[in-house]
Amino acid sequence: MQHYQDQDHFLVALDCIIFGFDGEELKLLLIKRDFEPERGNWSLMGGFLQKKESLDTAAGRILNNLTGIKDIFLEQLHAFGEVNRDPEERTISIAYYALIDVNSHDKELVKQHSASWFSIHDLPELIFDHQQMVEAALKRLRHKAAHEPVGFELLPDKFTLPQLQKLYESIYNTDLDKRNFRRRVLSMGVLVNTKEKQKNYSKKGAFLYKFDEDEYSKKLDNGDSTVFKPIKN
Amino acid sequence: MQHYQDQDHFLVALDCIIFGFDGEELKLLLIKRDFEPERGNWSLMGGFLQKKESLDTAAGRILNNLTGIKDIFLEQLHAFGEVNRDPEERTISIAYYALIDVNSHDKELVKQHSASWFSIHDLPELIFDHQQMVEAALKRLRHKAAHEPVGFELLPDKFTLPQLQKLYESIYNTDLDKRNFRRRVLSMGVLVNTKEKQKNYSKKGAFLYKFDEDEYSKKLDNGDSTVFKPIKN
DNA sequence: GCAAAAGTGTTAGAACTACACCCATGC
DNA sequence: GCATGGGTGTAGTTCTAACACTTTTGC
Repeated sequence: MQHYQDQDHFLVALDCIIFGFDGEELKLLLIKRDFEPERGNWSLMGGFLQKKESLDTAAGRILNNLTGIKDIFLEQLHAFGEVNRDPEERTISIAYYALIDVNSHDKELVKQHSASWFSIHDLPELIFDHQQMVEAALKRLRHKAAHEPVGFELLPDKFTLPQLQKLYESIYNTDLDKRNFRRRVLSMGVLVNTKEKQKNYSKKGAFLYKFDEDEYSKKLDNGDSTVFKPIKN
Repeated sequence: MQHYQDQDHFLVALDCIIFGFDGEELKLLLIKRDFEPERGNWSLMGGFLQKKESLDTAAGRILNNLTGIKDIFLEQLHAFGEVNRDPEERTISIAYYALIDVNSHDKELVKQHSASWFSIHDLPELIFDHQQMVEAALKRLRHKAAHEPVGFELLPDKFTLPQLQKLYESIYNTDLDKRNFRRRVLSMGVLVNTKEKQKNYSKKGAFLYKFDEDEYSKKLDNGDSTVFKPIKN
Protein backbone atom coordinates (compact mmCIF):
# COMPACT_ATOMS: atom_id res chain seq x y z
CA MET A 1 0.00 0.00 0.00
CA GLN A 2 2.59 2.56 0.98
CA HIS A 3 6.11 2.54 -0.38
CA TYR A 4 8.81 4.65 1.14
CA GLN A 5 10.61 5.31 -2.10
CA ASP A 6 7.62 6.92 -3.82
CA GLN A 7 7.04 9.50 -1.14
CA ASP A 8 7.75 13.20 -1.13
CA HIS A 9 10.65 14.49 0.92
CA PHE A 10 10.77 17.81 2.77
CA LEU A 11 13.07 20.36 4.27
CA VAL A 12 12.79 20.23 8.04
CA ALA A 13 13.74 23.31 10.03
CA LEU A 14 13.92 24.09 13.73
CA ASP A 15 13.05 27.49 15.13
CA CYS A 16 13.80 28.55 18.69
CA ILE A 17 11.71 30.88 20.77
CA ILE A 18 14.25 32.07 23.34
CA PHE A 19 12.83 33.61 26.50
CA GLY A 20 14.91 35.57 28.92
CA PHE A 21 14.28 37.72 31.97
CA ASP A 22 16.30 40.83 32.76
CA GLY A 23 14.89 41.51 36.21
CA GLU A 24 12.16 43.72 34.87
CA GLU A 25 10.53 42.19 31.87
CA LEU A 26 10.14 38.97 29.97
CA LYS A 27 12.18 39.18 26.79
CA LEU A 28 12.72 37.38 23.53
CA LEU A 29 15.96 36.96 21.62
CA LEU A 30 15.53 37.65 17.91
CA ILE A 31 17.99 37.74 15.03
CA LYS A 32 18.29 39.80 11.91
CA ARG A 33 18.11 37.33 9.08
CA ASP A 34 21.24 37.36 6.89
CA PHE A 35 20.04 35.32 3.94
CA GLU A 36 17.20 35.32 1.48
CA PRO A 37 14.28 35.35 1.55
CA GLU A 38 13.46 38.11 4.04
CA ARG A 39 17.10 39.11 4.52
CA GLY A 40 17.42 41.88 7.08
CA ASN A 41 14.11 41.22 8.78
CA TRP A 42 13.56 40.04 12.32
CA SER A 43 13.22 36.33 12.83
CA LEU A 44 13.49 33.58 15.37
CA MET A 45 16.81 31.79 15.47
CA GLY A 46 16.49 28.78 13.24
CA GLY A 47 18.30 26.21 11.16
CA PHE A 48 17.82 23.07 9.17
CA LEU A 49 17.73 19.53 10.44
CA GLN A 50 20.72 17.44 9.38
CA LYS A 51 20.74 13.77 8.44
CA LYS A 52 22.37 12.33 11.52
CA GLU A 53 20.87 14.33 14.37
CA SER A 54 17.60 14.02 16.25
CA LEU A 55 15.16 16.92 16.52
CA ASP A 56 16.15 17.68 20.10
CA THR A 57 19.83 17.56 19.24
CA ALA A 58 19.36 19.86 16.29
CA ALA A 59 17.40 22.37 18.34
CA GLY A 60 20.16 22.33 20.96
CA ARG A 61 22.81 22.87 18.31
CA ILE A 62 20.97 25.83 16.86
CA LEU A 63 20.41 27.38 20.25
CA ASN A 64 24.07 26.86 21.08
CA ASN A 65 25.10 28.53 17.84
CA LEU A 66 23.47 31.71 18.98
CA THR A 67 23.98 31.75 22.72
CA GLY A 68 27.03 29.58 23.32
CA ILE A 69 25.27 27.83 26.17
CA LYS A 70 24.28 24.22 26.64
CA ASP A 71 22.23 22.29 29.14
CA ILE A 72 19.39 24.70 29.39
CA PHE A 73 15.68 24.27 29.38
CA LEU A 74 14.64 23.50 25.82
CA GLU A 75 11.34 21.87 24.96
CA GLN A 76 9.52 21.09 21.77
CA LEU A 77 6.55 23.35 21.23
CA HIS A 78 4.76 22.43 18.01
CA ALA A 79 5.35 21.49 14.39
CA PHE A 80 4.28 24.10 11.87
CA GLY A 81 3.57 22.85 8.37
CA GLU A 82 1.35 25.12 6.34
CA VAL A 83 2.08 24.62 2.66
CA ASN A 84 3.26 28.15 1.95
CA ARG A 85 4.68 29.15 5.28
CA ASP A 86 8.11 29.60 3.70
CA PRO A 87 7.79 31.12 0.22
CA GLU A 88 11.21 29.90 -0.88
CA GLU A 89 10.53 26.20 -0.48
CA ARG A 90 8.09 24.07 1.42
CA THR A 91 9.56 23.63 4.89
CA ILE A 92 8.22 21.86 7.95
CA SER A 93 9.36 23.80 10.98
CA ILE A 94 9.47 22.32 14.42
CA ALA A 95 9.45 25.06 17.01
CA TYR A 96 11.24 24.76 20.34
CA TYR A 97 11.18 27.19 23.22
CA ALA A 98 14.07 27.85 25.55
CA LEU A 99 14.31 29.52 28.95
CA ILE A 100 17.60 31.14 29.76
CA ASP A 101 19.10 33.45 32.31
CA VAL A 102 19.52 36.57 30.27
CA ASN A 103 23.02 37.20 31.58
CA SER A 104 24.47 33.78 30.86
CA HIS A 105 24.77 33.91 27.10
CA ASP A 106 27.78 34.69 24.95
CA LYS A 107 27.50 38.35 23.98
CA GLU A 108 29.97 37.99 21.10
CA LEU A 109 27.96 35.29 19.34
CA VAL A 110 24.82 37.28 19.78
CA LYS A 111 26.46 40.31 18.25
CA GLN A 112 27.70 38.26 15.28
CA HIS A 113 24.14 37.25 14.50
CA SER A 114 22.91 40.82 14.91
CA ALA A 115 20.58 39.46 17.53
CA SER A 116 18.92 41.42 20.25
CA TRP A 117 16.49 41.16 23.11
CA PHE A 118 12.99 42.54 22.77
CA SER A 119 10.35 43.02 25.38
CA ILE A 120 7.63 40.46 24.89
CA HIS A 121 5.15 43.32 24.83
CA ASP A 122 6.94 45.24 22.14
CA LEU A 123 8.04 42.91 19.39
CA PRO A 124 8.96 43.91 15.86
CA GLU A 125 7.23 42.36 12.90
CA LEU A 126 8.47 38.82 12.35
CA ILE A 127 8.92 36.80 9.18
CA PHE A 128 6.74 33.91 8.01
CA ASP A 129 4.62 32.42 10.80
CA HIS A 130 7.08 33.31 13.55
CA GLN A 131 4.59 35.62 15.21
CA GLN A 132 2.24 32.68 15.57
CA MET A 133 5.05 30.58 17.03
CA VAL A 134 5.81 33.23 19.62
CA GLU A 135 2.18 33.42 20.66
CA ALA A 136 1.99 29.67 21.05
CA ALA A 137 5.21 29.66 23.05
CA LEU A 138 4.00 32.37 25.39
CA LYS A 139 0.79 30.50 25.94
CA ARG A 140 2.74 27.36 26.70
CA LEU A 141 5.11 29.16 29.04
CA ARG A 142 2.20 30.62 30.95
CA HIS A 143 0.61 27.27 31.29
CA LYS A 144 3.82 25.51 32.18
CA ALA A 145 4.96 28.09 34.72
CA ALA A 146 1.60 27.79 36.47
CA HIS A 147 1.95 24.05 36.92
CA GLU A 148 5.64 23.25 37.09
CA PRO A 149 8.61 25.06 38.56
CA VAL A 150 10.19 26.31 35.37
CA GLY A 151 10.43 29.93 36.38
CA PHE A 152 13.80 29.26 37.97
CA GLU A 153 15.26 28.51 34.54
CA LEU A 154 14.94 32.18 33.72
CA LEU A 155 16.82 33.35 36.81
CA PRO A 156 20.37 32.97 38.01
CA ASP A 157 21.15 30.05 40.34
CA LYS A 158 20.51 32.22 43.35
CA PHE A 159 17.64 34.65 43.28
CA THR A 160 15.52 36.68 45.66
CA LEU A 161 11.81 36.28 46.22
CA PRO A 162 11.07 39.78 44.94
CA GLN A 163 12.91 38.82 41.74
CA LEU A 164 10.90 35.65 41.41
CA GLN A 165 7.70 37.56 41.94
CA LYS A 166 8.62 40.14 39.31
CA LEU A 167 9.27 37.28 36.93
CA TYR A 168 5.85 35.75 37.48
CA GLU A 169 4.23 39.14 37.22
CA SER A 170 5.86 39.72 33.89
CA ILE A 171 5.00 36.25 32.60
CA TYR A 172 1.34 36.79 33.42
CA ASN A 173 1.34 40.51 32.87
CA THR A 174 -0.41 41.10 36.17
CA ASP A 175 0.27 42.16 39.75
CA LEU A 176 0.51 39.61 42.51
CA ASP A 177 0.10 40.05 46.24
CA LYS A 178 3.49 39.90 47.93
CA ARG A 179 2.39 38.02 51.01
CA ASN A 180 0.28 35.48 49.19
CA PHE A 181 3.00 34.91 46.63
CA ARG A 182 5.66 34.28 49.25
CA ARG A 183 3.50 32.03 51.32
CA ARG A 184 2.69 30.00 48.28
CA VAL A 185 6.14 29.51 46.79
CA LEU A 186 7.66 28.81 50.20
CA SER A 187 4.94 26.33 51.15
CA MET A 188 6.03 24.09 48.31
CA GLY A 189 9.18 23.33 50.22
CA VAL A 190 11.48 23.39 47.22
CA LEU A 191 13.19 26.72 47.84
CA VAL A 192 16.11 26.97 50.24
CA ASN A 193 17.24 30.18 51.82
CA THR A 194 21.01 30.48 51.33
CA LYS A 195 21.11 33.10 54.13
CA GLU A 196 23.15 35.29 51.80
CA LYS A 197 21.77 38.68 51.06
CA GLN A 198 21.67 40.46 47.76
CA LYS A 199 22.30 44.10 48.51
CA ASN A 200 22.78 45.79 45.16
CA TYR A 201 19.14 46.39 44.48
CA SER A 202 17.63 47.56 47.75
CA LYS A 203 19.10 49.12 50.87
CA LYS A 204 17.84 46.47 53.19
CA GLY A 205 18.88 43.65 50.91
CA ALA A 206 16.90 40.48 50.15
CA PHE A 207 17.71 36.89 50.93
CA LEU A 208 18.97 34.74 48.08
CA TYR A 209 17.17 31.44 47.55
CA LYS A 210 18.05 28.36 45.55
CA PHE A 211 15.69 25.92 43.89
CA ASP A 212 16.22 22.50 45.45
CA GLU A 213 15.97 20.22 42.45
CA ASP A 214 16.63 17.05 44.45
CA GLU A 215 13.92 17.83 46.93
CA TYR A 216 11.53 18.54 44.08
CA SER A 217 12.12 15.27 42.29
CA LYS A 218 11.99 13.40 45.58
CA LYS A 219 8.56 14.84 46.20
CA LEU A 220 7.46 14.03 42.68
CA ASP A 221 8.64 10.44 43.10
CA ASN A 222 6.57 10.21 46.24
CA GLY A 223 3.56 10.99 44.10
CA ASP A 224 3.13 14.37 45.72
CA SER A 225 1.36 16.16 42.93
CA THR A 226 0.79 19.18 45.10
CA VAL A 227 4.43 20.21 45.33
CA PHE A 228 3.87 22.87 42.81
CA LYS A 229 0.55 24.59 43.03
CA PRO A 230 -0.63 26.84 40.26
CA ILE A 231 0.60 30.37 40.68
CA LYS A 232 -2.12 31.74 38.47
CA ASN A 233 -5.66 30.38 38.61
CA MET B 1 25.04 31.45 5.73
CA GLN B 2 22.29 28.93 5.07
CA HIS B 3 21.18 27.87 1.64
CA TYR B 4 18.02 25.97 1.08
CA GLN B 5 19.35 23.94 -1.82
CA ASP B 6 22.22 22.36 0.13
CA GLN B 7 20.04 20.99 2.88
CA ASP B 8 18.97 17.43 3.60
CA HIS B 9 15.40 16.45 2.89
CA PHE B 10 13.33 13.99 4.90
CA LEU B 11 10.34 11.75 4.80
CA VAL B 12 7.60 13.21 6.98
CA ALA B 13 4.96 10.88 8.36
CA LEU B 14 1.84 11.36 10.45
CA ASP B 15 0.72 8.86 13.05
CA CYS B 16 -2.68 8.97 14.72
CA ILE B 17 -3.41 7.89 18.25
CA ILE B 18 -7.14 7.23 18.06
CA PHE B 19 -8.98 7.14 21.37
CA GLY B 20 -12.47 5.78 21.74
CA PHE B 21 -14.81 4.96 24.59
CA ASP B 22 -17.20 2.01 24.50
CA GLY B 23 -19.11 2.81 27.67
CA GLU B 24 -16.80 0.78 29.83
CA GLU B 25 -13.21 1.44 28.96
CA LEU B 26 -10.95 3.83 27.17
CA LYS B 27 -9.78 2.19 23.94
CA LEU B 28 -7.27 2.66 21.18
CA LEU B 29 -7.71 1.83 17.49
CA LEU B 30 -4.70 -0.01 16.07
CA ILE B 31 -3.99 -1.49 12.67
CA LYS B 32 -2.12 -4.51 11.46
CA ARG B 33 0.58 -3.17 9.23
CA ASP B 34 0.36 -4.44 5.66
CA PHE B 35 3.74 -3.37 4.33
CA GLU B 36 7.37 -3.74 5.20
CA PRO B 37 9.10 -3.23 7.51
CA GLU B 38 7.21 -4.78 10.42
CA ARG B 39 4.45 -6.16 8.19
CA GLY B 40 1.78 -7.92 10.25
CA ASN B 41 2.62 -6.17 13.50
CA TRP B 42 0.40 -3.78 15.41
CA SER B 43 0.85 -0.13 14.69
CA LEU B 44 -0.80 3.24 14.90
CA MET B 45 -2.59 4.36 11.78
CA GLY B 46 -0.14 6.44 9.80
CA GLY B 47 0.80 7.78 6.42
CA PHE B 48 3.17 10.09 4.65
CA LEU B 49 2.84 13.81 4.19
CA GLN B 50 2.20 14.89 0.60
CA LYS B 51 3.54 17.95 -1.16
CA LYS B 52 0.39 20.03 -1.25
CA GLU B 53 -1.21 19.43 2.10
CA SER B 54 -0.62 20.92 5.52
CA LEU B 55 0.16 18.76 8.54
CA ASP B 56 -3.34 19.10 9.95
CA THR B 57 -4.91 18.29 6.61
CA ALA B 58 -2.73 15.23 6.17
CA ALA B 59 -3.55 13.96 9.64
CA GLY B 60 -7.24 14.41 8.90
CA ARG B 61 -6.90 12.54 5.61
CA ILE B 62 -5.17 9.63 7.27
CA LEU B 63 -7.72 9.45 10.03
CA ASN B 64 -10.50 9.58 7.47
CA ASN B 65 -8.90 6.75 5.51
CA LEU B 66 -9.34 4.47 8.47
CA THR B 67 -12.56 5.63 10.09
CA GLY B 68 -14.51 7.31 7.31
CA ILE B 69 -15.32 10.22 9.59
CA LYS B 70 -14.47 13.88 9.38
CA ASP B 71 -14.83 16.86 11.64
CA ILE B 72 -13.70 15.22 14.79
CA PHE B 73 -11.34 16.25 17.52
CA LEU B 74 -7.83 15.92 16.17
CA GLU B 75 -4.88 17.71 17.70
CA GLN B 76 -1.17 17.65 17.14
CA LEU B 77 0.68 15.89 19.91
CA HIS B 78 4.41 15.94 19.28
CA ALA B 79 7.02 15.49 16.55
CA PHE B 80 9.16 12.40 16.92
CA GLY B 81 12.51 12.48 15.19
CA GLU B 82 15.06 10.07 16.60
CA VAL B 83 17.54 9.16 13.90
CA ASN B 84 16.78 5.45 13.81
CA ARG B 85 13.15 5.40 14.82
CA ASP B 86 12.21 3.86 11.47
CA PRO B 87 14.83 1.32 10.36
CA GLU B 88 13.79 1.51 6.70
CA GLU B 89 14.54 5.18 6.20
CA ARG B 90 14.92 8.21 8.37
CA THR B 91 11.42 9.55 8.95
CA ILE B 92 10.17 12.44 11.01
CA SER B 93 6.81 11.50 12.43
CA ILE B 94 4.33 14.02 13.67
CA ALA B 95 1.88 12.37 16.00
CA TYR B 96 -1.75 13.48 16.28
CA TYR B 97 -4.35 12.23 18.69
CA ALA B 98 -8.02 11.91 17.94
CA LEU B 99 -11.09 11.50 20.14
CA ILE B 100 -14.01 9.71 18.58
CA ASP B 101 -17.29 8.19 19.56
CA VAL B 102 -16.50 4.52 19.21
CA ASN B 103 -19.76 3.79 17.42
CA SER B 104 -19.49 6.46 14.75
CA HIS B 105 -16.80 5.00 12.55
CA ASP B 106 -17.11 3.02 9.34
CA LYS B 107 -16.84 -0.64 10.28
CA GLU B 108 -16.03 -1.70 6.71
CA LEU B 109 -12.99 0.53 6.39
CA VAL B 110 -11.76 -0.62 9.75
CA LYS B 111 -12.09 -4.23 8.68
CA GLN B 112 -10.19 -3.55 5.45
CA HIS B 113 -7.25 -2.28 7.46
CA SER B 114 -7.44 -5.23 9.84
CA ALA B 115 -7.80 -2.67 12.58
CA SER B 116 -9.23 -3.27 15.98
CA TRP B 117 -9.92 -1.63 19.30
CA PHE B 118 -7.74 -2.43 22.31
CA SER B 119 -8.23 -1.51 25.92
CA ILE B 120 -5.77 1.17 26.88
CA HIS B 121 -4.69 -1.07 29.74
CA ASP B 122 -4.03 -4.09 27.58
CA LEU B 123 -2.18 -3.06 24.45
CA PRO B 124 -0.18 -5.35 22.19
CA GLU B 125 3.43 -4.64 21.42
CA LEU B 126 3.71 -1.78 18.96
CA ILE B 127 6.23 -1.06 16.22
CA PHE B 128 8.95 1.58 16.32
CA ASP B 129 8.35 4.27 18.93
CA HIS B 130 4.57 3.97 18.80
CA GLN B 131 4.42 2.83 22.40
CA GLN B 132 6.07 6.07 23.40
CA MET B 133 3.59 8.04 21.29
CA VAL B 134 0.68 6.35 22.99
CA GLU B 135 2.05 7.15 26.42
CA ALA B 136 2.51 10.78 25.48
CA ALA B 137 -1.00 10.92 24.06
CA LEU B 138 -2.53 9.42 27.18
CA LYS B 139 -0.67 11.89 29.32
CA ARG B 140 -1.91 14.72 27.14
CA LEU B 141 -5.47 13.45 27.17
CA ARG B 142 -5.44 13.25 30.94
CA HIS B 143 -4.13 16.74 31.20
CA LYS B 144 -6.49 18.12 28.59
CA ALA B 145 -9.58 16.42 29.95
CA ALA B 146 -8.84 17.87 33.37
CA HIS B 147 -8.77 21.43 32.07
CA GLU B 148 -11.02 21.58 29.04
CA PRO B 149 -14.27 19.91 28.13
CA VAL B 150 -12.98 17.37 25.62
CA GLY B 151 -14.54 14.33 27.23
CA PHE B 152 -17.70 14.93 25.24
CA GLU B 153 -15.82 14.18 22.03
CA LEU B 154 -15.62 10.56 23.09
CA LEU B 155 -19.35 10.23 23.69
CA PRO B 156 -22.39 10.37 21.46
CA ASP B 157 -24.13 13.73 21.10
CA LYS B 158 -26.44 12.89 23.94
CA PHE B 159 -25.05 11.12 26.94
CA THR B 160 -25.94 10.44 30.55
CA LEU B 161 -24.06 11.64 33.58
CA PRO B 162 -23.22 8.09 34.68
CA GLN B 163 -21.69 7.55 31.22
CA LEU B 164 -19.67 10.72 31.52
CA GLN B 165 -18.46 9.68 34.93
CA LYS B 166 -17.45 6.24 33.70
CA LEU B 167 -15.50 7.94 30.94
CA TYR B 168 -13.58 10.13 33.36
CA GLU B 169 -12.98 7.20 35.63
CA SER B 170 -11.50 5.23 32.78
CA ILE B 171 -9.38 8.14 31.57
CA TYR B 172 -7.87 8.56 35.02
CA ASN B 173 -8.09 4.94 36.02
CA THR B 174 -9.67 5.82 39.32
CA ASP B 175 -13.01 5.98 41.09
CA LEU B 176 -14.86 9.24 41.51
CA ASP B 177 -17.58 10.19 43.97
CA LYS B 178 -20.92 10.31 42.20
CA ARG B 179 -22.31 13.29 44.06
CA ASN B 180 -19.19 15.39 43.83
CA PHE B 181 -18.78 14.56 40.16
CA ARG B 182 -22.32 15.56 39.28
CA ARG B 183 -22.21 18.73 41.28
CA ARG B 184 -19.03 19.71 39.60
CA VAL B 185 -19.89 19.06 35.98
CA LEU B 186 -23.32 20.60 36.37
CA SER B 187 -21.95 23.68 38.11
CA MET B 188 -20.04 24.58 34.97
CA GLY B 189 -23.32 25.40 33.33
CA VAL B 190 -22.42 23.92 29.96
CA LEU B 191 -24.52 20.77 30.11
CA VAL B 192 -28.19 20.85 29.24
CA ASN B 193 -30.66 18.22 30.28
CA THR B 194 -32.64 17.14 27.23
CA LYS B 195 -35.30 15.65 29.54
CA GLU B 196 -35.13 12.48 27.48
CA LYS B 197 -34.27 9.32 29.32
CA GLN B 198 -31.97 6.58 28.22
CA LYS B 199 -33.57 3.37 29.39
CA ASN B 200 -31.56 0.57 27.83
CA TYR B 201 -28.89 0.41 30.45
CA SER B 202 -30.69 0.70 33.76
CA LYS B 203 -34.25 0.05 34.84
CA LYS B 204 -34.81 3.50 36.16
CA GLY B 205 -33.22 5.18 33.18
CA ALA B 206 -30.93 8.20 33.20
CA PHE B 207 -31.40 11.65 31.75
CA LEU B 208 -29.61 12.44 28.53
CA TYR B 209 -27.52 15.61 28.49
CA LYS B 210 -25.98 17.62 25.70
CA PHE B 211 -22.85 19.72 25.81
CA ASP B 212 -23.78 23.31 25.05
CA GLU B 213 -20.92 24.42 22.86
CA ASP B 214 -22.33 27.93 22.33
CA GLU B 215 -22.74 28.53 26.02
CA TYR B 216 -19.21 27.30 26.61
CA SER B 217 -17.59 29.60 24.09
CA LYS B 218 -19.76 32.48 25.28
CA LYS B 219 -18.41 31.97 28.78
CA LEU B 220 -14.87 31.71 27.49
CA ASP B 221 -15.28 34.95 25.59
CA ASN B 222 -16.42 36.61 28.77
CA GLY B 223 -13.08 35.69 30.22
CA ASP B 224 -14.65 33.19 32.56
CA SER B 225 -11.70 30.91 33.08
CA THR B 226 -13.57 28.96 35.72
CA VAL B 227 -16.11 27.45 33.37
CA PHE B 228 -14.26 24.23 33.34
CA LYS B 229 -12.71 23.30 36.61
CA PRO B 230 -10.26 20.44 36.82
CA ILE B 231 -11.99 17.13 37.31
CA LYS B 232 -8.87 15.57 38.71
CA ASN B 233 -6.56 17.53 41.02
C1' DG C 1 -40.86 -7.56 46.37
C1' DC C 2 -36.27 -7.24 45.20
C1' DA C 3 -32.26 -6.16 42.59
C1' DA C 4 -29.84 -2.55 40.08
C1' DA C 5 -28.76 1.76 38.85
C1' DA C 6 -30.13 6.97 39.29
C1' DG C 7 -30.48 10.65 41.89
C1' DT C 8 -29.93 13.89 45.95
C1' DG C 9 -27.41 17.47 50.80
C1' DT C 10 -24.62 18.37 54.52
C1' DT C 11 -20.60 19.18 57.11
C1' DA C 12 -15.72 19.69 58.47
C1' DG C 13 -11.41 20.96 56.97
C1' DA C 14 -8.37 23.14 53.60
C1' DA C 15 -7.17 26.70 50.48
C1' DC C 16 -7.73 31.28 48.75
C1' DT C 17 -8.11 36.25 48.85
C1' DA C 18 -7.80 40.65 50.51
C1' DC C 19 -5.63 43.66 53.26
C1' DA C 20 -1.71 47.25 56.40
C1' DC C 21 2.10 47.80 59.04
C1' DC C 22 7.04 47.41 60.84
C1' DC C 23 12.02 46.62 59.54
C1' DA C 24 16.68 47.50 57.86
C1' DT C 25 19.60 50.26 55.49
C1' DG C 26 22.00 53.97 52.52
C1' DC C 27 21.96 58.34 51.68
C1' DG D 1 15.61 61.25 59.56
C1' DC D 2 13.58 59.83 55.58
C1' DA D 3 12.93 57.24 51.46
C1' DT D 4 13.13 52.66 49.53
C1' DG D 5 12.21 48.19 49.11
C1' DG D 6 11.96 43.66 52.29
C1' DG D 7 9.49 41.19 55.23
C1' DT D 8 5.37 39.45 58.12
C1' DG D 9 -0.22 37.58 59.99
C1' DT D 10 -5.18 37.31 60.11
C1' DA D 11 -10.00 36.79 59.08
C1' DG D 12 -13.78 35.97 55.91
C1' DT D 13 -15.00 33.29 52.11
C1' DT D 14 -14.91 29.67 48.93
C1' DC D 15 -13.73 25.12 47.54
C1' DT D 16 -13.04 20.32 48.41
C1' DA D 17 -13.75 15.74 50.08
C1' DA D 18 -16.10 12.48 52.61
C1' DC D 19 -20.15 10.37 53.52
C1' DA D 20 -25.73 7.24 53.13
C1' DC D 21 -30.14 7.04 51.91
C1' DT D 22 -34.38 7.33 48.72
C1' DT D 23 -36.35 6.67 44.04
C1' DT D 24 -37.72 4.25 39.94
C1' DT D 25 -38.52 0.41 37.38
C1' DG D 26 -38.07 -4.38 35.10
C1' DC D 27 -38.15 -8.73 36.25
